[in-house]
Amino acid sequence: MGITKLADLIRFHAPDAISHKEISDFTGKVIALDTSIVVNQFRAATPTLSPLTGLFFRTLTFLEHDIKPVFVFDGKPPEEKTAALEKRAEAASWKCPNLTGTASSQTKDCLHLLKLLGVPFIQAPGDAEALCAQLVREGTADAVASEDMDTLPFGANILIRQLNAKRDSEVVEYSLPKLLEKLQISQEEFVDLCILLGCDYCDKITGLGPKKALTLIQKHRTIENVVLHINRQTHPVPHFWKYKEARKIFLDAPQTVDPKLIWTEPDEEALVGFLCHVKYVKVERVRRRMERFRQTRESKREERERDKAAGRSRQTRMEDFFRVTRKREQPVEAADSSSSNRKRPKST
DNA sequence: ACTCTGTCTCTAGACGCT
DNA sequence: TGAGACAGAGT
DNA sequence: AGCGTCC
Repeated sequence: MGITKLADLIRFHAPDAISHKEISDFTGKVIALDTSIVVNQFRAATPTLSPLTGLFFRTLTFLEHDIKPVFVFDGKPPEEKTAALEKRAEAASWKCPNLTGTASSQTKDCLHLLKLLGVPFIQAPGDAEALCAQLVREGTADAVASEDMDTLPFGANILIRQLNAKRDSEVVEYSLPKLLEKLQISQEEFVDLCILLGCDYCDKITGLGPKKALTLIQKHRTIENVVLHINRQTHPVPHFWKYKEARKIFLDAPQTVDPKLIWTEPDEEALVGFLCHVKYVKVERVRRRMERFRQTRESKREERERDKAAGRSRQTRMEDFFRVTRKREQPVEAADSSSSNRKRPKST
C-alpha cells in the first residue's frame, strides 16, 4: 500500500522534487530493487504465466544499459505490519499471508535465476523497502527503484518509479532532499507526516488527508503537537495508537552487514538449462534474447572506446546524477505552477 | 467551498511478427 | 493493487 | 504502431 496519497501530495506541493528521465540516464548506477514488488508486477500483468521470464528480460535490459541492479528480498515483516498484511490478503484472496519470511518456491526460482544472471541479491532482515533505503543512505546503491513510496520516509534520497524495459518510457525520479527543502520540514517531521497520511505500520487519524496533514506538520512539527492542536471530537485519535513504533521503524535503520556486491557475466548455458528445461520456456526465445544482449553490450563497449579515443572523459560520478536534464527542455517556465508538470515533451 | 471517504472501473510486461 | 473519477458526507 | 503470444 505504501504511503496514502504521498505521490499526490508531492505532485501538488513539491513538483520540483519530481523529474522525468529515461532509462539511459541511469547508466553506471547501482539500483536497489524490491524483488517482491517487481515479481508482483509481472504476476499482475500476466497472471497465467510465470513471472520468471519477465524478471529475466527486464534484468537483461538493465544490464544492457550498464545499470547494476541489486535485488532485495523481503524478510520477516515487523510485528506492526501484520494487521495491514492480513487486511490486504483478505481483500485479495483467502490465502494466509506469509508472515514468517519463509522463501516460497517462486522466491527460490527468482534467487536461482538472479544467480545465473550474475546479479547480486540480498536477504533483508525485515522489510525489503527498508533495506533498499539503507543501501542508498550508506552509498552502496545510488537509488532505489520501486512503485511504492515507502522508501522516502525510510530515508532513500532517490526513488525511481516506472523503471521498466520499454524503450522510450518515462522514468519518474523523486528526490528526497528536494522534497524536504520544498516542504520545509526535516526527515523526522516527514516521517510523522507519512504516518498521518497513512502507512502500513499503524492506524491513522481519520479526517486528516494530505492537505491538512501537511499544514499541521509544518505548523506543529510533531505528531504529539499536532494531536494537541486538532479538534479531538471531529478527529479522534485511534485507541492504542502505535505511531511511535511506526516512527521507530522508519527512522531506525535495520542492522545489516554491508555485503560486497558483485556482478558477473550471465551464464547462458545454465540459463537455458533452467528456464527452458525446468521451466519450459522456449529455447529459441532465451537464446535470441541472449544474443541481442551480447550484441548490445558489444556495441556499447565499442561506443565507449570511441568516446575515450575522442578524448571525451569518462562519465563521472554522483554529481551528474542529480543534474541529468539532457532531455529536451521542458516548458516548465510557462506559468502553471500548480500540479501539471506532467507534460511529455515527446520522445526523442 | 473544501476536503476526506467510499465505491466504482480500468489497468497492469516484454517480445516479435506484420 | 493502485490510481483516477465520481458521488456523498462532514467540517 | 498495432496486435497476438509467451507459459
